[in-house]
Amino acid sequence: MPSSSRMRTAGRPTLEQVAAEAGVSRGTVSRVVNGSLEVSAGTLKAVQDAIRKLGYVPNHAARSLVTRRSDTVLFVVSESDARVFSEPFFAALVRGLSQELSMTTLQLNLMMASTARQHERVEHLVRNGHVDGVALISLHGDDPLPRNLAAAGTPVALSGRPMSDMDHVPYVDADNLGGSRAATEYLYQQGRRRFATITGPQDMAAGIDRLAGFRSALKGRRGVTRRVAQGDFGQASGEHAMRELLTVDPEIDAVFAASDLMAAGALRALRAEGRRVPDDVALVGFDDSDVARNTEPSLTSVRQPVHEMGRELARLLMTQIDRPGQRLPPAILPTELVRRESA
Amino acid sequence: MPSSSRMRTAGRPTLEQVAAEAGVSRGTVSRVVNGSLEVSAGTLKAVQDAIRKLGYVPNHAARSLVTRRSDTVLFVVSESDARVFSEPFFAALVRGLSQELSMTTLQLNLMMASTARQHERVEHLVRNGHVDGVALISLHGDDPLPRNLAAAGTPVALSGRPMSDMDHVPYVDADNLGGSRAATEYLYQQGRRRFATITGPQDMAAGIDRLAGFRSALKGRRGVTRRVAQGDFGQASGEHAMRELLTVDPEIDAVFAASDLMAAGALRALRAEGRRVPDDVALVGFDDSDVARNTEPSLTSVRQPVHEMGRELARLLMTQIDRPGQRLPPAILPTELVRRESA
DNA sequence: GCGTCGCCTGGGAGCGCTCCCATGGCTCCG
DNA sequence: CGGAGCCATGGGAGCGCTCCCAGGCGACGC
Repeated sequence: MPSSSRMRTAGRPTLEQVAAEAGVSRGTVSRVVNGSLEVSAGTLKAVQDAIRKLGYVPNHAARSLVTRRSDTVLFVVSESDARVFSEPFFAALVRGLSQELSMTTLQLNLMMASTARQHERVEHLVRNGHVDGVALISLHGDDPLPRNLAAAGTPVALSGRPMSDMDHVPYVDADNLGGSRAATEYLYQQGRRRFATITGPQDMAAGIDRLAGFRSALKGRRGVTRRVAQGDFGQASGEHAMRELLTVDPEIDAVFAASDLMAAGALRALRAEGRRVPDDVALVGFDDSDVARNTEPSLTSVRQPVHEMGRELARLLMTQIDRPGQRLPPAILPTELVRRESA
Repeated sequence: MPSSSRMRTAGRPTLEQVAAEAGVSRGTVSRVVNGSLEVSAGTLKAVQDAIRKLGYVPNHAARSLVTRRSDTVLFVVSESDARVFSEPFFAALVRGLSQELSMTTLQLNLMMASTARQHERVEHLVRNGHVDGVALISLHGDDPLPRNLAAAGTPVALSGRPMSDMDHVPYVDADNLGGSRAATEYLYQQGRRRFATITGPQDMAAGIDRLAGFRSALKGRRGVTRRVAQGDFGQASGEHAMRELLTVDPEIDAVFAASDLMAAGALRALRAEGRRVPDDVALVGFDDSDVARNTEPSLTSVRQPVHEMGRELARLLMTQIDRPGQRLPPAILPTELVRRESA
C-alpha cells in the first residue's frame, strides 16, 4: 500500500512546503509573502528563493477564508437596458476598469443583473464576502440596490449620476453639462441663431444634464430661438423629433442632439426634407461613437473619456476598500468636442 | 471588558449555527445544502427552515478550500486587437455567456490580457485553482495559451476558430462560410454577374472563411466575373479596396464585404464614384452590426447569433468542467441573411 | 427472538492560510 | 556583569466547509 494514501497534490506547493524548503516556519513565509518588514535580510532571501524554486502561489481560498476578504470586485450591469450594449460604451468602460484593477491583486467579477432575483443574488454575494466592492452601471432611476449595499457598509461606486440622491455613494460621470454647453456654444460661434435640441429621456441624469447644458449656453443670448424636442437616445426617436422640429420651424439652422444615434436619425430626416448639412443646418451629436464616424457627413460630436471613466470607477472602489467609511466626491470627467463634417 | 472577545461575526451564520438551530449536525446540514438524498424528510425540512430563518449562505472560500473547485470561470479578452472585433460583438458575447452561467452557481471572472505577463497571470490563476475553466476570445494566431491550458487539463473553450490546430480545444464560431456563400448566392439570384469581394485579413479564420464562402457560391458558375480585394475589417480599408476594385473593373455590379465596417467604407467609395446602391451596385456586409442599420442606404448583411454563441461558449466550458477530459466538437452556429436596402 | 442489513446521522480530520502569543537570543545600559 | 528590552521567529489555534468513517437504530428474515 505504498503509493496510495493522500498523495499530496503535487502541482501546488503550500506555505508549509516553502517553509520546509527555506528552513523556516510557516509564519515567516507568510510574513514574506505579505510584505511584512519584520524579517531579516537573510531569511527574506532564503524564503524568496524557496518560493521561486517551488513556484509557489498563495491559495486564494485559504487566505480569503481567514482574512474575510475576497480580493474581488463585482461589476453589475443591468442588462435589461439594451441601450447599454448597442454602444461601445460598455466595452470601453470595462476595459478601463479592468486595466486599473490589473495593477492590483483585485479580480473582476461580472454579473448581468436586471431582475429583482438577480439583485438579491448580488446582495447575497456581498453579504457572504464573495466580493469586496461593487460597481454598478446603468441603473434604473429608483433602484434601491446601491443604497442598500452602501448602507450595509459595502464599498459601492456608480457609473452615471444617479437620479435620486444616494447618501454619498460616489459615482463617475462625464461632464454632460459642460460638454453640451460647449457644443452649443460652438454652434453659436459659427453664427447660427435658430437652435434646436433633441433631448434624451428626461428621467435619466444624462438626458437632463445635456438639455441643461444646451439651455445654459444660450441663456441670455439675444436674437436666438430655441426649440426642444424629446427623444430617447435611439435613432428612430431622433428622426421623428427632427421632422417635428422642422414642422414647427423650417428655418432651424443648428441642432444639438443628445446622442449620436439621435443625430444620425436627425440627419436622415434633414436629408429627406432637402436640407444640406452643414450648409443649411449644422448638427452636433454626443458620445463620439462609431456612428459619428460612419454617417455622411460624419458627425461633430462630444466625446466622453469612457476608458478613463472606467479607471476612475475602479479607483473609487479601491479607495473605499482601503479606507472603509470614507466619503468620496463624484468624479466628473471632462468632455471634448470632436469636430467633423456636420458642424 | 465583557463586550470584547472574538465577537462572532454576527451577520454571517455558519453551517454550525444552522446545525444547532435545526438540532442536527454539521454533516447533515452540509448534505442538505449540497442536495444529497440521504436525508430523511423530517430532517430535511428542519434544516431548510433553519437555513431560511438564519438566512444562511455557504461560505465560498471555505468550500472552495476543501473541494478545490472555485466555481468560477475566467473570460479572457486580448484587448490589443479589440479593434478587429466590433465592440457590440464583445458585449453580446459576454451577455450570452453570463446568461447561461447565471443559471448555475458559476461566477464569471473577466480579464483583459494582451501582454505575455498577463497571460502568465492567467496560467497562475488556473494553476492555483482560482478558476475552473477559461474562455478565450480574440486570440492571436499562434497564441500558445489555450494549448498550454488544455494540456494542463484545464477546461478551455475558444470564441472563433483558431488558426493553428489546437489539439481538440473546442470552439464556437459562426458559420462564416455558409453565411458568405448565402450572401453571394443571394446576389447571384438577383441577377448580378460581375462580382467583387472585399476580404478580411487572411491570417484570421473569419477572414479566410468568408472569402471561401464567396468563392464557393460562385464556383462553376459561368458568365460570372469575380474580383478580390483585401481589407482588414476596418472602414478605411473597405473604402480603399472599393476604389481599387472600380479601377480594375468599373462594371462591377455586386460586392460582398466581409464586414459591415468595410461595407460602409465601400458605400462611401461607390457614392463618390457616382454609383447608386443598390441600383448600379448591390452591396452586402457581414455582422449585422449597428453600422448596417445606420448607413444610407442601410446594409443588407449576414447576421451571426452572437448572443447564442456566448451561451454556447459557456456550455462548452460547463460540459468540460462536469466531465473532465471530454473531447468536444466545435459548435458552428448558423448565420442568417438580413435584407435591407443595399441589396 | 436474535442476527443482519441498510439507512441516517454524528463528528473528527484536515484543506492552506493568517493571526497572535510565546520564546529565545542579542544588544545595550546601568 | 546582570537585567531589561527588543527583534526575529516558531507554532498553536482557528477560519467554515466537505469528506468519510463509525455507529445507532429500525426493519426484516429465518
